[in-house]
Amino acid sequence: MVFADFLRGRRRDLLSAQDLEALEAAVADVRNLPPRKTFISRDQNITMSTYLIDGVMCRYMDDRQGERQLVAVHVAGDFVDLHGYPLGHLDHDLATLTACRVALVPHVALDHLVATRPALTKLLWFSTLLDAAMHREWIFRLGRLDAIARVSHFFCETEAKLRAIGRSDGSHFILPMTQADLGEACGITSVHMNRMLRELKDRNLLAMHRHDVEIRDRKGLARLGEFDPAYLFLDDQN
Amino acid sequence: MVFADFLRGRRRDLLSAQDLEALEAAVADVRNLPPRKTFISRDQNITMSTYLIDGVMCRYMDDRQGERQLVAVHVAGDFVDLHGYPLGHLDHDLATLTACRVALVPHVALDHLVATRPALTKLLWFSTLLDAAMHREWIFRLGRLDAIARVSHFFCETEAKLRAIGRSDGSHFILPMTQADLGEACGITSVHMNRMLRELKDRNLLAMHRHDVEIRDRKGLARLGEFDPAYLFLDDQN
DNA sequence: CGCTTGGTTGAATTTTATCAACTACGGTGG
DNA sequence: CCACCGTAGTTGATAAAATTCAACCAAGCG
Repeated sequence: MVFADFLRGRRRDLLSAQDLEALEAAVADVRNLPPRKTFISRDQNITMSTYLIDGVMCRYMDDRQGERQLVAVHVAGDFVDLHGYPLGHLDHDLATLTACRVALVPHVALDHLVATRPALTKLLWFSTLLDAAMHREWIFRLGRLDAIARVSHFFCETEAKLRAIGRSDGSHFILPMTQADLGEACGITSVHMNRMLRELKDRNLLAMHRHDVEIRDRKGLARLGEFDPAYLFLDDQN
Repeated sequence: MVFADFLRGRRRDLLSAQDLEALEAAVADVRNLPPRKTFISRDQNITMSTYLIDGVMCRYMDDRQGERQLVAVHVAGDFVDLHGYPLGHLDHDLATLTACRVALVPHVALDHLVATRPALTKLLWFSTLLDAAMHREWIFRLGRLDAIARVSHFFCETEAKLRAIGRSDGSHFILPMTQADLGEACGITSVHMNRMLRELKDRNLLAMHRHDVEIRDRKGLARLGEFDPAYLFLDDQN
């Protein structure tokens, strides 16, 4: 069962048993990837899409000096580059953060699904638009929030996503990102990220040791980060 | 002919005559909207999607103090909130900048198209993912570029989009946005936007009077803004 | 043990926001 | 026709936020 976490916590009930079966049948290959490895580069032609079974991946773009800007962080259950199917190629790079297990689905198989399974098609489309909704929230975060609020917002989002797939109990989770990675996600330097993390700890909102994140005050963190999970389209989850 | 500019400059040839006809038949209503009016608010349930026939619209989110962050600017030919079809509701507001002419397409009609026209479905999906690609570029812009580069990048993007639909000749176009609007798009204050526009003029890159934009050095502007139009998925256009 | 990576700290500098005036200009009403 | 008004744009001074640079510490690994 490859797609166990697909849309988990998000309209999973709309995925009929037959559609799920068809989706499983579309998988051409399952692969294990090493950590910190770029799996797909921008502009390379792609004929398959990558579904993340387990692990953490990210998508990023480089500026002229080679500095990264993360545009998305992906966890188990994410159809990471399904958007490459209608687009034909990616406009960014895709890399692993941890060791990952991924399933590859050929675009020709997706063509078949689109031609025969409208309900599934709409759900696949939906899943790509979830990413777009998160993109918008990242724009908001970078455009309107200061550093401390950006970091708070990022952790709130990440916690909510992990909780939806059972990888967070609401106050504790593993996030395999360095402070430099976090800075690349939030548009600040790693030095400043370090100071912001300390401030969050001082304010008793959040503490991170290595890759262990402890949310000490979720309400307070959400207030500071102006976080409202509506854009994640989760089934309920307060 | 409502969809004359749809996908213009971008795989328009993949849209068959029959599919186009079916799309035209799906339009339930055509409306004229006044300028500077919020047309759809976040969280309101929507049953139709909005295609922009002519005019300029924007999508935005408010922070807690009510300050706006634009997340997209739309021009003729954009299926502005097609993503609301799979999502069910919007996570942001949609407003006009100028007076606009829009076509409304009921989601039930889209359901019918998805069930019967796979090629059209894929193109509609594609068009929503173009927006996602632009979102990513906006994330990059806000996360990695300083103010002057952000502004340059924004103008490069806008010029390229307008050129694709014949609203720019490469050096001159109309952009009905105030300096405050531009600031809300680029994540800077209107005061700072004013200074950046002056600097662009001083550097002989771009001059804007009222809503008249004159690109004086497109190459230079693109270099400064680290702009590469690949993410716009245009047919050619250097 | 020494090396590398990630994290921490302080000081100086740069960038951008904020605040407060003030100007230019296109309507509108008298 | 002109005075007035509101919006958009402009400018300078000051303050706040974040970067940069340079050093140093700590842990994990060969």
